[in-house]
Amino acid sequence: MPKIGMEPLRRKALIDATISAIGERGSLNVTMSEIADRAGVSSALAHHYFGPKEELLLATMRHLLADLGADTITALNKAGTPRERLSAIVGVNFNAGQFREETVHAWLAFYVEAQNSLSLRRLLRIYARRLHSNLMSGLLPLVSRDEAARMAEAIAAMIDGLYIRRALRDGLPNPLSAGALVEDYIDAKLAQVR
Amino acid sequence: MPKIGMEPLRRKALIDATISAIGERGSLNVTMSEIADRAGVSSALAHHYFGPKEELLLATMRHLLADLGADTITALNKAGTPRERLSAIVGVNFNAGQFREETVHAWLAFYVEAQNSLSLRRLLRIYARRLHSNLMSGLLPLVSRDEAARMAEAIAAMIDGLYIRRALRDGLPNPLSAGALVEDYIDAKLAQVR
DNA sequence: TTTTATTGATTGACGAGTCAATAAAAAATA
DNA sequence: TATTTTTTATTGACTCGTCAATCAATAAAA
Repeated sequence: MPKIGMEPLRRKALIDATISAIGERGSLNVTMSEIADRAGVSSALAHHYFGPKEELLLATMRHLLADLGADTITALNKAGTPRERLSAIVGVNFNAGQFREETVHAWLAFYVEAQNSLSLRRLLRIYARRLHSNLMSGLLPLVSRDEAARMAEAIAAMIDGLYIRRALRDGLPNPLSAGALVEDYIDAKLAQVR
Repeated sequence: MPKIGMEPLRRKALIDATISAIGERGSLNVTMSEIADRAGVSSALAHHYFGPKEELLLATMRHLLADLGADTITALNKAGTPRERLSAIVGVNFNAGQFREETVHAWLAFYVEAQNSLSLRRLLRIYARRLHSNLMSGLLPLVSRDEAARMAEAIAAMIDGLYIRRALRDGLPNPLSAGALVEDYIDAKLAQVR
């Protein structure tokens, strides 16, 4: 009963299934069969559309990255002042969509896998650079170039760290709001530098 | 040519080999044979001393944790003031021994694996709690309880984030000194709160 | 002779990737 | 319009490799 034009649907379903499978297992240790099952197709079909497993993982990572990018653009467009730009960036990273447990797990898993995969590392580099330059666009009007670079690095690290901690949530006493912590850092620094 | 009393030596060698193998691969995707090879023994011997693979990984994690704990105690003993305690804690996490690339890779890999392993998760929780309480011991004399909790959480997140970024070092423009970023945060907050 | 150290060989499971076969839609041809 | 052909969708069955874990066998020390 093959219906025509299934390819885009299947690709999307497989990528979604990949995210949810990784989110549940908590690591990239998911089999093609498991992913295919979740998408309601055979593993052979997954290979048919994506070839080797790494291609599917890459496509999934690209999807995550594109989502984050789109959210960021939307948020930045609503921001007027530089300070608002900073809040917009922080907000995007901790909004309900991005900070979902399965998404967070997927990011973390990809970070580790990037150690073995050049293409994955490249993708993450793009993300890191984009975040950095977005942060700089908000910071440069407010502080010196040196200070901006330092703050951008610190904010990025804090975001990554909060993602990790979210993934391991049960180790943390009181789950203070993650975004507020970053905002608090920004305020403290801006007050200090004047 | 069996010499007696090899057990402790072999255990140590296998744990060291595990750290270096994970550090090189960048993930827990290392085989028992690979680890055993590095330790100069057969994989059968590794199983003989540690049983299933997870036991070896747990022992390795415990070793890392014990190292960090010992370093922390030493550093804290040299610290007089609360502010010095904070610097001591930060310093330990970024000193040459702990911030070695292979160690950082191992930590990151274990974080991900913790998603699948209850015992591993338990170990990481111990680490998180210890870090938190150490930070609080430095912060409480300086700021309110609420503020201390917030700062402890932020500092811990920053440390975790800087570890991630160190593991993916090639994505980052200028590798500012990681410890200095955390110190800078602490200074800014203490200045703000007065 | 019992205990400790050690390994080569083997087993068994699991999982990625391939392939030939099936079937329906679409296009081409008669 | 009726048919043949090509393209797209789909899977079950199979291959091949890898790897954790076991075990029986060997040998030296106690």
